[in-house]
Amino acid sequence: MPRDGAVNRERILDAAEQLVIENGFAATSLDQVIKAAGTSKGAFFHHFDSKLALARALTERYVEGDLAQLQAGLDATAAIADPAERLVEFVRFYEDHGDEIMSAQSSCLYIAVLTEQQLVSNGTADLIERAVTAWRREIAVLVRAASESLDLDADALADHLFVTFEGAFLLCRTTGSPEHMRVQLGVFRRLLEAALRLEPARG
Amino acid sequence: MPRDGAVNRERILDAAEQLVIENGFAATSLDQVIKAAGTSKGAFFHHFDSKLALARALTERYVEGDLAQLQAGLDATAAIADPAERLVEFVRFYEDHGDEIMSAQSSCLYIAVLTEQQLVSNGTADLIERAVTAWRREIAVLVRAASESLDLDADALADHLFVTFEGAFLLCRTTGSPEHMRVQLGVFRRLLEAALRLEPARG
DNA sequence: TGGGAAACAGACTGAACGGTCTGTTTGTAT
DNA sequence: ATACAAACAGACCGTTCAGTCTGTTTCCCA
Repeated sequence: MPRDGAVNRERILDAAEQLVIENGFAATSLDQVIKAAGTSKGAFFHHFDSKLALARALTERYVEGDLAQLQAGLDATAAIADPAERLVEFVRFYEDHGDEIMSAQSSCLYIAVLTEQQLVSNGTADLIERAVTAWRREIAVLVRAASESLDLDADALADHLFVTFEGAFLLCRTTGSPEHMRVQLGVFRRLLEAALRLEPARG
Repeated sequence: MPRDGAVNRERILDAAEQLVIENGFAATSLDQVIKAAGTSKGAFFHHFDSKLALARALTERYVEGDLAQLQAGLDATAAIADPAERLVEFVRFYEDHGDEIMSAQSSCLYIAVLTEQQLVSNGTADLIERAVTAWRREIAVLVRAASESLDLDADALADHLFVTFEGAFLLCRTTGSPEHMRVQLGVFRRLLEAALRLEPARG
């Protein structure tokens, strides 16, 4: 086997991810990606069949990181015995990381992908759906444990974290202020606390 | 004065809005827009200086409609005396319209615009910011009237409606199911009700 | 009724795009 | 040492893009 191509492949993905999140997929040319990655057209098409294949690979890798974030939140709160408290602290985990999330990326790759129908119908959106489903499944478990009589569908409430994430990303882009991520996650957490505290005969 | 060009201009905007919301701005070519609008290149560049100018005009018109929606919600709840109840019913107004919002458009133009840095830095995002600010200002008034001692920043809570709207649009695109809009607005409304009911010494 | 400007039509242009092709380098197994 | 395939470089190609240019139609007003 010749030199390790995986290194260059990752460099291409790194450059592409940043450019796509910043400018969108269609607005990012392969020449831009190649230049930013410091490589060549030959190298690019050795690793990816087409530009659409790049989008797929990009999203696959991003989903992996996203699911790792989900696991990180679950792990960080695994020791909390009270289910309602764990759910709140789970949300607070991301609230506490809100500022560093926004300093690491100015937006979310999902938004760039979902914006373009060619990517949605291409199957790239299916990868995102699997990530959303994983978040929903795990959080719904926490919700059901926290309250059996909540006046809210557990799945819908679970989805609201994704909704808050993505909505906050867009709000940050709109105003140019990254603090909305932390603030909006905080809004969700406090609303959640109020709903849980209303539960009959708790504590 | 010759024939009324405003009609054709609107047709171009209609076609462009649909295509841009569906496919993104950079992924939409002028030839597509022209064909969908049933007009010509000459007509297009008679009405718009450039493709970026189209984005600006598109966003301007969309913001107008957005602000009309804001006003519709305010008007529909203007007669409700109790401030907390009015705030809740204000959110429910959009919840009730969730399904028709999603049948009229598969996503939001704001998302397509905010995805591309060329549009954000171009000043088009400023138009969106003005819309967001208007929503925030009006809703914050309702929030402050509804509760003077809420454990939440009124502006941040007001922003959460925009966050829920945009996040729900993306969730709908991810799963292909339009009902998330109504459902997520419902989640926000119920969480809001819980937070308001917790307020000390209310009814 | 004819002059003029707004409103349009569509062929055309140069640049940029995604993708291909030919050739070279690199590491490894024999 | 050599054979060989993976890894890469970059010139090249056909197409599509945003934008231009020339000419025609429409309608009001004098």
